[in-house]
Amino acid sequence: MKIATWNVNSVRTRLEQIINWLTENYVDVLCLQETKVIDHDFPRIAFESLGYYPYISGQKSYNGVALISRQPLTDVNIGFGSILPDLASSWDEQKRVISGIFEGVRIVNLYVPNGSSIGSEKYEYKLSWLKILREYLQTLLLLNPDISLCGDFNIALEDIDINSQVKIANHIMASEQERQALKDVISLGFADAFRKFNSAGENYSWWDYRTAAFKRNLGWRIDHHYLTPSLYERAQSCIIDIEPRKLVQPSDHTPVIVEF
Amino acid sequence: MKIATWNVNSVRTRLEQIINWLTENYVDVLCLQETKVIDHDFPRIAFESLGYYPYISGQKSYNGVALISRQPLTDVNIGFGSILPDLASSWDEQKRVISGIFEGVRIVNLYVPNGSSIGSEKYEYKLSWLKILREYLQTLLLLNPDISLCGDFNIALEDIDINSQVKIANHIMASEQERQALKDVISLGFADAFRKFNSAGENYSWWDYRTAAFKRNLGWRIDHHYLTPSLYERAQSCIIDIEPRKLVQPSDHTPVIVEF
DNA sequence: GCCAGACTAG
DNA sequence: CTAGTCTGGC
Repeated sequence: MKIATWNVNSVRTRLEQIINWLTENYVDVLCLQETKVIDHDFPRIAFESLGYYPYISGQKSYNGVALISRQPLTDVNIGFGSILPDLASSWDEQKRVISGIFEGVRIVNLYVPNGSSIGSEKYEYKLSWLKILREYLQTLLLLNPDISLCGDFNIALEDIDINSQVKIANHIMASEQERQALKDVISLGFADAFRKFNSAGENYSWWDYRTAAFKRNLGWRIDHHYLTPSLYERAQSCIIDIEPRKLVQPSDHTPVIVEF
Repeated sequence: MKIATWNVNSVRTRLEQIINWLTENYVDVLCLQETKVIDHDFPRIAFESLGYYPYISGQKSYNGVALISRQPLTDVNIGFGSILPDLASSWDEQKRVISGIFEGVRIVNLYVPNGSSIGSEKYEYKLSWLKILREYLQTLLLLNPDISLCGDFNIALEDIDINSQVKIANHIMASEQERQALKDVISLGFADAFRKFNSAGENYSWWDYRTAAFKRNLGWRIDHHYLTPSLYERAQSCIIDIEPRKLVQPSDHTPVIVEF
């Protein structure tokens, strides 16, 4: 099974690139983040014409996630609330979570809040959001031990995941609190698929649009696949495809593909 | 002497097209309207690199005029107030007037208010503005009999200057009051350079972005060169260059060039 | 209806 | 730097 995660920074602006990529790169499920469009305006037909089944959760302007699947998914749920019914509904105002089962494996697709700057209101929201995420996954694990968790985490877990130009100390996406919050999540039983195959630095999935960061390879590895034990065992590869980042008018992120 | 007038609808958005046009079309002075940029952010160097001297009067978002000259201009003045010192300074809040002397000829570059719709507050402003303009030119004529007056007048003087699809009766840019106000201005001693050489209809300088107006040649001739008698006598040509309107992401106006 | 700039977010 | 929306002009 092949699963890709890609923050596309607007599914409508990037549609042609996404469709081209899908025709050249067979995957079972493509997990999109930052679709930036309400469900009514999501370009479903473009994906359906290719034989994919889209499952979407979007909003105006910001956030938005989608699962584009080769086969119909079962048990699709949107947001935290469907799994954590006692949760305040405000946690699902931002469309950041979608999930479904493909051939017995629960695919979870996330767009973790960016957090803006350390100590800000958005930073506190990010930390709280990650706590809810832990509860959400804990509950899902009770129902299914095989979870493939992916998305834009907006966190680089280790210093090696960040280009050396960055003053890491107290940088958003690299703070101790953020890393600990993410470690608390993966400690439920997940492992980073990319690091099964590659222990080297200078492997990034996101490059800031500013200051020609891509050309200078000043990136961050913040888009991840986390797998539960048996999936991790089965995993055959996890690669970052930097080609889409080279196109004109690219997303600032590039796809990461896991196969197990 | 060759003078061009061009409402560029943002000098920054159109910069490449303007520079290309200038390299392919030698003019002594290029008169720009709707530069839509404060003086600090005006792209002077692009013009200076081509050997031109820019004289500018701009504001944030709206209006803005500029003279781009092959030679340094003398006696440059901006707004009505420099010539009509008793005038309320509020008349120069909108940046619509710039003028300077090139080889003894005073070049006046205008962006006449559009007027929105007949009877509106903006319509009254347009009519009042044209009255001030008359005073302004009357004063300038005392100092120099040779004036080349051009710009976006937002008025079609005759029915022949308007495509036949338009219901002219009481249309903004074609009302009797607007036409009379402009006639009161040119009666100071100006004549329409374009009509010295061309009495035909279907010659337009502006086509609405909407409804594929350019493709169907549903335009208006609202960008003019008006010349005082001796310049009018000397005038050798006045042509509308529709080529820039054919480009991708064009201005809705196209240059009009007079030579005398 | 089509376009431009300001603003906000990343 | 690059999205989206909003506003305003024509």
